[in-house]
Amino acid sequence: MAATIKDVAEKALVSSITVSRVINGRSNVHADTRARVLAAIEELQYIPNDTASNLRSSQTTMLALLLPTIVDSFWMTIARGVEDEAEARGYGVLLCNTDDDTIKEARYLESLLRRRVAGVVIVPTTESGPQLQRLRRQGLPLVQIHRKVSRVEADVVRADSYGGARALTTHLIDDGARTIAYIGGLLSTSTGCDRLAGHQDALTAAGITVDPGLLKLGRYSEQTGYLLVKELLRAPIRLDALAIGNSRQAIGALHALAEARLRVPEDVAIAAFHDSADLDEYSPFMTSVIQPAYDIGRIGTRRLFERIAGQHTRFEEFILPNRIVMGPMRGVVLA
Amino acid sequence: MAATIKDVAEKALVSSITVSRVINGRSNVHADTRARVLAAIEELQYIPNDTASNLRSSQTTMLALLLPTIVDSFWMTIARGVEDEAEARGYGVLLCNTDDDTIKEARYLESLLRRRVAGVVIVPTTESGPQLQRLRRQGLPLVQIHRKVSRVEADVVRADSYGGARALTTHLIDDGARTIAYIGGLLSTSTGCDRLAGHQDALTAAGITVDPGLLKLGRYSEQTGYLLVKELLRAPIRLDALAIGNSRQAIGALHALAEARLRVPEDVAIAAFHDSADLDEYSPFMTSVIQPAYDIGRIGTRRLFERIAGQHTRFEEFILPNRIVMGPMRGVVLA
DNA sequence: TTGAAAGCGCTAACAA
DNA sequence: TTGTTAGCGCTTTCAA
Repeated sequence: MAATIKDVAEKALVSSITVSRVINGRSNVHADTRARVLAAIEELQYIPNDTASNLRSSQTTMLALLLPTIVDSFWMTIARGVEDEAEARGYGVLLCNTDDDTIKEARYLESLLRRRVAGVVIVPTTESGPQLQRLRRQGLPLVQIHRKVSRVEADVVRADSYGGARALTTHLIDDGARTIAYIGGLLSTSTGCDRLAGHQDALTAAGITVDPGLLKLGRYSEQTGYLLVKELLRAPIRLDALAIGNSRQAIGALHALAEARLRVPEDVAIAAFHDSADLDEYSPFMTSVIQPAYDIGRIGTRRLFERIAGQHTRFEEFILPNRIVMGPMRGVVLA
Repeated sequence: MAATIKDVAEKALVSSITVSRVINGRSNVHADTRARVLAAIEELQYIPNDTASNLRSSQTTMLALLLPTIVDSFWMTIARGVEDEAEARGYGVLLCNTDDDTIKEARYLESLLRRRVAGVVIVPTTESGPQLQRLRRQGLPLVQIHRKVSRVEADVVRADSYGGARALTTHLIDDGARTIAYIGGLLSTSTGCDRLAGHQDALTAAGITVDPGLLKLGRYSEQTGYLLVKELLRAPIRLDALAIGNSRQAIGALHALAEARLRVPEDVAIAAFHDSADLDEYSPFMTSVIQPAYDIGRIGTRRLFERIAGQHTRFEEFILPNRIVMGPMRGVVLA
């Protein structure tokens, strides 16, 4: 049987609470006493039992991170930010891959509640609202990252989707494009809304009328990007450029353009959000919005710790700036 | 205050142990009683406390996964395998990013012992031996994946490094190469040893003498690959081909060749282990060994669960086959 | 099928 | 600076 705090206490001729104080290092313990306790711990190969201390103190040192997928450098860069921040504070991170499936997510959230995790960092799915409200009712600290569902009492840390999209389209306009189609996510996601708005405002600001026929929305998948561009190309329009709200859609779009023998950027210029390394090999041909993935994770987690510590009262939204990487310019820009 | 099992018991007019039996569904409970308990749970919004049940039953439903890095599709594909298997059984996965740093790894292992995780899936670092032996002494079930350190009581699940390396070099020989250099990992890692052996045996089997001057070993990094190839190119040898034991080294090697204005595969053919998506964009130019990352994670975790359940007595090593993707052939192969 | 009693290993609260 | 007492919320053990 493994040694307990009581065994250590007996060997060191002190009470268990003194051993506890030595282990947790919070209270003052006489140097001699401490030395005796440490010796006993060493001799008995004692390993404190966190499950017991968690129960007694009704708190754990575990966070949960819920992500839509894990085999993807964008999400894993976020995870790395979360992990670094948690590890620095001695917290563990439970990795939960939701597959963007509300059922799977709900199953996870239920188990996290039972596990009494200290807090949750989540990229919510579209229908997460009720589940997240339930967590809040149980008093579980929560931070939404990258995406958000409204009416949930939680801080939000995310990239500037609106600004990024606006910059992309503005760049295309500066490059001489006038007929600019937009491929993006559905309006049921917060990123989908923000990016579309950024695109439209860029057009309006440049005095270009928004043509609803040039706005194509769908799931964030390669196939969707492919199909939406196919659809666009069937219309009798001469497209100057494509603004794309997501990496996977961009890859599909590039394939559709290649099939139509349209060159990038000579025939059609492209500007896209870059949220997956899969887009890397195509990047040289386009202007990209690189989102601050690591900081989203790191800052989100830092905020979560502040919540756990009971700081702050108002829930806030932190919008982090993107980095724009210019692609090749097609036209000549007059300064 | 959150409701406890006792509150539920009172409301349902039963004892707490009956509530426990309903929750865990292991023992027989009369249908009427069950219904009353369920109603009380619903009414009180009762959420079982896993920390309490863990303490009492001295077992948790948590696994730990220790990985050398997480922003990388190879490791994350392994993680996905682990996660899928664990989730299916209601277990959580603690994600531990060791950065291949023994100190950080040791810190993690210590915390996992305290947390009383049910088992550990680990990609060990070179110096993990003593730490892992300590875990075993505490009776913690352990599975090593991808790499192994010897003299640790643990199953091992890994790809066939030897066979993969042998296939790579054999392919180069079949393609007409005779002067084949090898770039690979240090012999302090198990993969480094196995891959070098596979390369050498392929040469020997083809009647080619192993030239020690053509074997260059170093860290699994882009820079190392670059420097080792630079070194090779300084020698007055006409190189036919390069067998490379690691993706990052391969990327560095490609850069060195490009600098020397050597074309791939026309001037120098390349065959490499593919263990990172970063190599993707170069893959069309070379023959690659694709390792069964998902299955390494999945099968490793399955084996861990069998250990946790107390099955098996002997520790075994499972060697999974790779998939070889042929690159362009340089010479003409006569059947 | 159900329950009573005990206790898992630790720490909060209070006391000295 | 150190100790005593009690109890966190559950499940084991034994009994009916």
